[in-house]
Amino acid sequence: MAGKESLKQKAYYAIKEKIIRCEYAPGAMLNEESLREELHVSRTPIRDALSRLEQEGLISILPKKGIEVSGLSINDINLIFEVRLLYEPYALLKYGSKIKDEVIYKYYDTFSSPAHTFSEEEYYSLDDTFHVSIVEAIQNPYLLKTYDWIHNQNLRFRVLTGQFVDLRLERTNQEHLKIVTACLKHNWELAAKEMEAHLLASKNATFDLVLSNKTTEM
Amino acid sequence: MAGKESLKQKAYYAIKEKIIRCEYAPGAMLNEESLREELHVSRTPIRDALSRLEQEGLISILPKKGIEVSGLSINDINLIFEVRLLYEPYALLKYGSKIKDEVIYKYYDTFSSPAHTFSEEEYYSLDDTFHVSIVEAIQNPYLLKTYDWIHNQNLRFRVLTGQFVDLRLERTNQEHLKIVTACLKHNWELAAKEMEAHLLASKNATFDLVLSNKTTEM
DNA sequence: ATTTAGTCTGTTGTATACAACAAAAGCAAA
DNA sequence: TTTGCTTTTGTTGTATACAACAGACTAAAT
Repeated sequence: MAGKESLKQKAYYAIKEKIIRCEYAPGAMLNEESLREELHVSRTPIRDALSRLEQEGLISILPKKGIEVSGLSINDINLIFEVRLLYEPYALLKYGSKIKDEVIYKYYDTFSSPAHTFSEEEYYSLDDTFHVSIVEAIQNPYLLKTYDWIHNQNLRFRVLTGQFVDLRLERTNQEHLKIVTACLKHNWELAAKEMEAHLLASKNATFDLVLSNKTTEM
Repeated sequence: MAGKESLKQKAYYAIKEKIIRCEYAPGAMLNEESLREELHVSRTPIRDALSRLEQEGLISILPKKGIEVSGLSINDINLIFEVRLLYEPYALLKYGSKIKDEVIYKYYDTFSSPAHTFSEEEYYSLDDTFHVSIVEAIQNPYLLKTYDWIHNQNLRFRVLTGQFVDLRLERTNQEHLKIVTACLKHNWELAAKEMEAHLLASKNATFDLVLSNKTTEM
């Protein structure tokens, strides 16, 4: 992390990181003063960062009251997966041919191995970059920005439900392999269809995880 | 406009309005000092507003250089209509039944009359609220926020190309009527299809307008 | 015990002074 | 004329003091 970036950027990333890691829990109240002490900067860059985070829906600034870390409800799962179900099959269908073959081959190799070849942390990271690299093929900044937000929300859910409890890893891996195989054949309609099935299964799994998890008071 | 809203909100809406009306032209450079004088407030609310506008893609803050009003290029038309083509048919297909019948009837009445019943300004306003009310049926804040941005960009194009030169009004009106008629029959697949056709025609018309307009140096 | 007026405390909103830096302008030397 | 250095100017970044306000708390009156 170069010392080049401005304090407002540092503050932004620091606070965002803590929200995503649920160090600042959903629903928690913050205030500028405590953040100022924690990050050792003045209020100005803090306020810049908070303004940006509010735009992204991670916090709500309540005048004269404080700063509320946005809650996560069951319905947010619906909202997140609605966006994913709209974007990701579309990306494959319309922009699949823009994805470089070497990238596809890389993921084919990866998902050909059993999921337990990787640590769960590694696999989540692979999962992320796989989906992101598909959506990035769209190259539409409006759509990408929205996707980035829901990506953050998805991460919060993952942390909140306990990151390492997904028993679906091998299944997920198979679904990934189906998608990539269709991509290799440049059969984008099939790829989009497999993606849709994968997302629906993933959505249901997320629901199950959240509902079975007592730590999440919503 | 109540005096209740904070200065940062007033600054945000004031600057946004001027950007959309191209009073601050695409590509123009601004600075905090001139905005401060123009709005008669200090830099703090100005900076809050600018931070928000940067998030929405209307400006770029260039450190130590100034504030650049985002340009509008031909490609932005593609980006805007890509989002509209993705969202609006989807809204009808999946959430058409959530639109209240009385709203549909209202638009049926409106679009049954010839477009020249209204002033062009009035018709643009009707057009806007028609499309917005369809997308709002989705009730997904992530998608709605994205739609709001591209809506602003669309308005800038309209202003830039000369607001009152659309010769397609009667055609547009007929396309609107086709969409609403399908809605009345609760035939959402047809409505989505008509919407797609309408958006494609509208996109082409926008292209023609921009390309034929000498005032837009891009 | 209950209400009510008033004070106090904590919070964000706002204004402004100063710092840091980049780019332009000026100027001298080759 | 060109080149390279120095100075100046203009801009946003940062820190901080003060204002405004909402809500909690206290204490007195009924």
